[in-house]
Amino acid sequence: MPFTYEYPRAALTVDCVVFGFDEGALKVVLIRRGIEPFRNQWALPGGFVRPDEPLDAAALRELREETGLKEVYLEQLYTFGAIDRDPRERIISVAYFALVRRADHLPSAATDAAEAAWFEVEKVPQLAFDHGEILEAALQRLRGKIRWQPVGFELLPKKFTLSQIQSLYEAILGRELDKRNFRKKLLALDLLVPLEEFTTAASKRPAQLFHFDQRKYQSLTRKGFIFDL
Amino acid sequence: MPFTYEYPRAALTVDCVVFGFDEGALKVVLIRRGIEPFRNQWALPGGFVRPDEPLDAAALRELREETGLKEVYLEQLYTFGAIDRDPRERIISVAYFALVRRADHLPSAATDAAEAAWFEVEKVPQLAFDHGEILEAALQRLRGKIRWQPVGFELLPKKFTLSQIQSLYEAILGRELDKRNFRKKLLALDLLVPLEEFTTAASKRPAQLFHFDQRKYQSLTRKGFIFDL
DNA sequence: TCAAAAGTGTTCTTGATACACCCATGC
DNA sequence: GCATGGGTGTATCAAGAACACTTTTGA
Repeated sequence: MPFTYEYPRAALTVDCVVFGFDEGALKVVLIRRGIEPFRNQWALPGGFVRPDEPLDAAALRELREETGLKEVYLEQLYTFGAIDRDPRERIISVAYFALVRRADHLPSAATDAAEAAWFEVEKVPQLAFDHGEILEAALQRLRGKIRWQPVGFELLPKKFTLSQIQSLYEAILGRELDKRNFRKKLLALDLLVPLEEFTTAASKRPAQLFHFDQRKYQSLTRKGFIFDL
Repeated sequence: MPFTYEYPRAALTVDCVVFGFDEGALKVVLIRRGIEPFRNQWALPGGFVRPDEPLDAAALRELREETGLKEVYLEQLYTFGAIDRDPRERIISVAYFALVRRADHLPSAATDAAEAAWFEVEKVPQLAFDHGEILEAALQRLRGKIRWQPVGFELLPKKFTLSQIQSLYEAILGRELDKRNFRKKLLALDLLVPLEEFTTAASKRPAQLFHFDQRKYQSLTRKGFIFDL
């Protein structure tokens, strides 16, 4: 590995797949591109990494600039580097996978994104670049992940009902789950704290609210506990 | 995302964590660096990605150049981009995770690697750059992965005994497994084909040889089957 | 004949699945 | 009083865990 590095260097970007959950459906943030290439097409939020900026920080910055979102769960997904994935020149993209609460809070477009919006994952249009492939990879990651790590809670309000979380799991896994079995298993983990609060809602019986005990989960994790739903 | 990209660009490398299995121990390939920085220290094989080269191809090429290894199972692991991970300048590294058969076949050093050798993962010395962290990530990936995907077979000869694969799982998972239960579960998958061949070995009872039925596995996978050990 | 690893079944315990009715509320 | 979603327990079945002795070979 001599340090005489004579090649032209590839440009480096980050792209974010931001998931949200609202009205019983899993959603993803897309931006409509304001510039060429793929002008006016929908794409994932993202942009160039600055030379003095950690990758994660770049992802968070782009998210905030393009959609106004912050306070997200963020994790690196995969790096896409096919030589012709960008028609202009070679661009390497480190893709991130993000989860936010309150998908109802509509993202606001900014900078070079003309518009930002939530789409149901089942209904995303054709995407720019290889972003369709990136989204697919993120979905697979999410589906695999919610069973072994308590990331689903990142998509719900801090206080949620058991029905909400079940509906979340059903939307992500794409199949119905048995209500009694789901609750039994979830409560047996002993990681949900029932609050002294109930939903006060529309024309039906109030539901118990819970929150997820992150501290307890982390302490159990250190002892080798593995979340499994 | 304006295309006026005014920043200096980070350099891009690939680094490979190559696992092998031999004498009941999980091993990893390290090279002794021939140049600064970290001259004479042990590091992961790797090097710069060429501008017209896919990332996977770069990983394979570096592996071959630095260690002579080919015919490996290769998969992208994670991208490391801390701003000071290389003392010279900012370098982004896409780390790969590789599995090879016959860890007894000693890798041969070449190009700018002064020397290449297998180390037991339990006994690796201090590594250059952030390669210790990369190795740790690869180990976690491997441990998680062998339970849900039949990658363990990539570390064994094409023909192997049940004891060999059990010893492999024990080495990777770091705990002993019950012989009868392990065999029962493994054979119940119906993916191992018993050969009409036995080990002809040192002072003990000959053992049945098997091979893994890759074709059958792939066909089952398409039907939704999930390997689980 | 001894040492060393190969090979082989059953019992018990645990977790997964399937399944149906009453409750509290707002309209 | 009715429509809507909230809440609860048991019986069956499948998979995981625990466990010890006999066989084959080469030295």
